[in-house]
Amino acid sequence: MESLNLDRHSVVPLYFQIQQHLLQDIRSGRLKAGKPLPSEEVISKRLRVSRMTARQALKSLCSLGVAYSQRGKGTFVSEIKLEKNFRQVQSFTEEMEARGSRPHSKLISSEVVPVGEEAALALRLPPEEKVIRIRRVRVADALPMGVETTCLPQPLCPDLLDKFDPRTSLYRTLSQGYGIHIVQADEVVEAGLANSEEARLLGISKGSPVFLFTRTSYVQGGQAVEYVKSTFRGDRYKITNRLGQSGNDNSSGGGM
Amino acid sequence: MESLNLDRHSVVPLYFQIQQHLLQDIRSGRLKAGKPLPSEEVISKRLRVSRMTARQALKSLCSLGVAYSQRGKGTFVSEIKLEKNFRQVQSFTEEMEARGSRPHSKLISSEVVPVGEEAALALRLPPEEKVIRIRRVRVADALPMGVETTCLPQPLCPDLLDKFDPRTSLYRTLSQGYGIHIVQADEVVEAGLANSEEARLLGISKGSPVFLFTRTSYVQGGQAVEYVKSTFRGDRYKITNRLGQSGNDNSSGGGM
DNA sequence: GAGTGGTCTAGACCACTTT
DNA sequence: AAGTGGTCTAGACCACTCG
Repeated sequence: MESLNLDRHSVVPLYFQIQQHLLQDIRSGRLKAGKPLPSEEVISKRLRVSRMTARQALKSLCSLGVAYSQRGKGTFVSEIKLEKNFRQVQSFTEEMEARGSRPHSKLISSEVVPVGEEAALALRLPPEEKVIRIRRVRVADALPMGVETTCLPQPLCPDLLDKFDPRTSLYRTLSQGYGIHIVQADEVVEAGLANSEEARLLGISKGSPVFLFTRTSYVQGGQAVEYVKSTFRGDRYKITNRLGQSGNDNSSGGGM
Repeated sequence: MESLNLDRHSVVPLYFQIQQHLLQDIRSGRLKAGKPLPSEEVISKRLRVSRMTARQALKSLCSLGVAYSQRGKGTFVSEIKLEKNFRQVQSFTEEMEARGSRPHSKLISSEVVPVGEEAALALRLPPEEKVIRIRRVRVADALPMGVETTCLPQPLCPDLLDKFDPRTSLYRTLSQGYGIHIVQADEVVEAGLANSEEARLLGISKGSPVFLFTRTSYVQGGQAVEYVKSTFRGDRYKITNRLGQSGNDNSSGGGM
């Protein structure tokens, strides 16, 4: 903390530089769970930033879930470790890599088809529009985890099926090949039962418990670019979530 | 918005009064999904508050998940209707009331029992400790939604079973009767099948899809005070979640 | 009383989007 | 060019916690 040199002309906001530095102190164990972080006042004076900026750095740590504030007492390092995040947009590939698993995928089908009613609504496309539909079995460490059907508006990435190796990360291809960066998504989770096809593909019995995910993903600016329905094994998949206190301001994050 | 009279001497923060007023406009439909909220500038001038205060009101709506901001464009009403929040610590009662449903509960059993292995681990109790165990069927608008088993360390609230009406909110009793304010929780969600007892209590068939929730709740400071396992109907319960990009600042929330 | 976070002000400059 | 949100400053008063 004493050794932090802020770059006042960087495009990186000051509060973010401070947040990152504190995060490193926490990860490295220099700041231990339950111990107080430097107060707003201290950060403000030591780094010669306004108190509001120091405050923003601390609050951003609170919304990450790695710290919590107590009025009149201070801001403390959170007891719980999880930094992985049910709140972060992540592809299956990113998620599994973050957990230390080796992800890959088996292609079931990939084709250009008319957008269905459901996907048209989610993607806000006219009903005559075409979408690229990719169905894959998602695999982690050689174990089948789920079946996923992705729909993308065809005009957005017309030659995707030529460029994309379906065993790899779709999000990476979209980002690197088309400049499409997914920054937000809405996800609905339901509990259901595997149908015969899903059971066969996943190597489980028909009627086994599964999670049903429905996700609509957006780029900066709010345009919907992806509609995904997936079925994941209930015996191999868990969602974990960190809940924070009530709702005027920040909150925190969990993982799986 | 024009008619809003701020009480500048209230203990209720200005930004919170503004937030509540905007929330009403959204709920009532005066502000529709996808439409812009008043800008920071406009709120600031119209209500004669500083821009930072107007901004805080808008950002608090974003972290509730009912709005989202776009740099250079504005702040818009979120498409998602449900304001309830998968990120907020909320009791079943609070959750249902926020959705406009009438919650109540049917008591199955309440007793003082030795803490089990699982709960001992979660609550960090020695294995010989006793816990108060309360089993209830959770009901919303006369429809059974789930079965819930709550364990609380007995020393924390020794006379709870005398004081607590199990048809009401446990969180409110803990807060008002014992000064126990739950501010954080870790929750695990799994997909499963109803067993015979659950099926009977919930009026569904054995083997129907259900959500299994396991929650450990904490007070300020990190002490675990509650361990809950619950089974909720897959046909009546959904989780919705808004995922944001990585983690500098605020994010938003979904519901069910 | 000293230290802390919570709220608030009245400005400022910037990057971005739209017209 | 005008409007928007994102960041930042340098103050201020308050309520709360703790010694």
